[in-house]
Amino acid sequence: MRILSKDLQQHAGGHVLIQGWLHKKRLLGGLTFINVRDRSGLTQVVLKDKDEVEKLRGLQIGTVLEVTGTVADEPRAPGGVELHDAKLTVMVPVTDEPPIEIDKPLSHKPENLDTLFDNRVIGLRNLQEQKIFKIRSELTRYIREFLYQNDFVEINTPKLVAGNAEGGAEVFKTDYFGQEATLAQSPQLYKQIMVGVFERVFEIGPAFRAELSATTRHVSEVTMLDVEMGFIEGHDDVLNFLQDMVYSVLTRAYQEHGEELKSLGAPELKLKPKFPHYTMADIHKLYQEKTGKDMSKEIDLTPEEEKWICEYAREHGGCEAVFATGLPDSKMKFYHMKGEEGSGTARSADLLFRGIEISTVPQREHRHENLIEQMKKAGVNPDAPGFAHYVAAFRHGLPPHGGFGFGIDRLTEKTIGLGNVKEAILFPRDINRLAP
RNA sequence: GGGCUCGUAGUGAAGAGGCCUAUCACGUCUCCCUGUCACGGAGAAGAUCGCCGGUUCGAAUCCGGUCGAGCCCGCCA
Repeated sequence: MRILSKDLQQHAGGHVLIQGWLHKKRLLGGLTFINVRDRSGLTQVVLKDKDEVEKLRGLQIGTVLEVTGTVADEPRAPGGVELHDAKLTVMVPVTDEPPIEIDKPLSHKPENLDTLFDNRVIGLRNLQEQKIFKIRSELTRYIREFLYQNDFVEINTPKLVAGNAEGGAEVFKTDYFGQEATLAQSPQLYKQIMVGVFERVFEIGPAFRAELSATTRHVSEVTMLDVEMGFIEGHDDVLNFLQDMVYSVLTRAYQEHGEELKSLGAPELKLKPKFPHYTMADIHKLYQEKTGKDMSKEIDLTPEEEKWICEYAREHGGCEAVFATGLPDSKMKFYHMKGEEGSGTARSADLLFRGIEISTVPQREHRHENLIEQMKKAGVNPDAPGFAHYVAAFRHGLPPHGGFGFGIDRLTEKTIGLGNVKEAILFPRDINRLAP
């Protein structure tokens, strides 16, 4: 029976079989150390028999091995145990040299990211790269657990959708048996429809954006967490819920994976259970006071202001996550709910973390008449194929509700302290990368 | 779409008119090495300096074009 490297200690003194990839060879003459990588980590194998070492001649890192041997307690070995009197069987020989190193950290300098992604298939075997995606997996697990505990149902909605009549954001168009279809930019309409079924729903899935953006924070295929909850009393319910989720997920990540985060260069986490709220106007004003730059004519926050306000909140409030509230209604989507009459704002906020927007958190317009009016105002035809069914859900009764879209890629990037969202994606898609 | 920057062995870097027959580290190959864990030592192979053209006695180095990449801005259910 196969034993994993993490369980080796329990078999001290016993004869075991392990399987994995050749990760590293160190030949010291009469003594050879090899590291075998399996899903749980590395095992150090000691070879003294020349014939066993000779089996590896010409074989490269990545060779798939089966090793039998005796588990020995050895304080000099990493992890305290190693395999002695080992016999090797080569399961899959590899003679090609790896195109990129797998036993030393890879360069994540911006100008080297292209090489990193070109060689992704092999480079992901690098333990440092693996760590990034294990943490990402944990973050999504914590999110799921938090949502399940709060009575949410996980859903899956179509990613191939009818060509929509709304202008604005760029979508990918594709042929659907002769009809024009688009790749979904968001599960927005479907998750609202599902509030009428389960009250509380969420989805973690891809969203496709055809924007010609070339920045460290954009990709054309993103993984979004979409949450929607019914019977809210007001916009604050949604903000507080998101705040509690983020607080829980991040503090747990730092508790359970502090060592890995530190080794990846993640900054120390500074978070308060209650995130500070700043209105757009506050941020423009504070920013102008400190830097002298007037951004008050901007409809939205500039990327520079997003960075700045997070640093400001970190220094003054000890919290790296902030809500930017009072978003202007001129930027509002048709399904958002307007703020107080005459305020000029929408019931929507952005959650910023470590300098970047990771979520937009609006209350929805749930009243059928108002929704139709807002759709028409935005130039959206409520009878178009992409919208008619959506509107029907409202006609048949949706309670007050709100939710958020939340970037999993950006959360992972910022939690670890990476410099580019693509580093937090296994196989990123951008304006000029469609492979691997 | 606009602006700025960068393309040198498989990988990461140095060289900024002649000292380049291009340097270093990792990796690869050969040999030595019994406690390595970024092992160590000796040696070897591997690059028409992204591509095309120009300037010059002479170009990796300067200029133009082209292809590729990066960063910022704009855009961003």
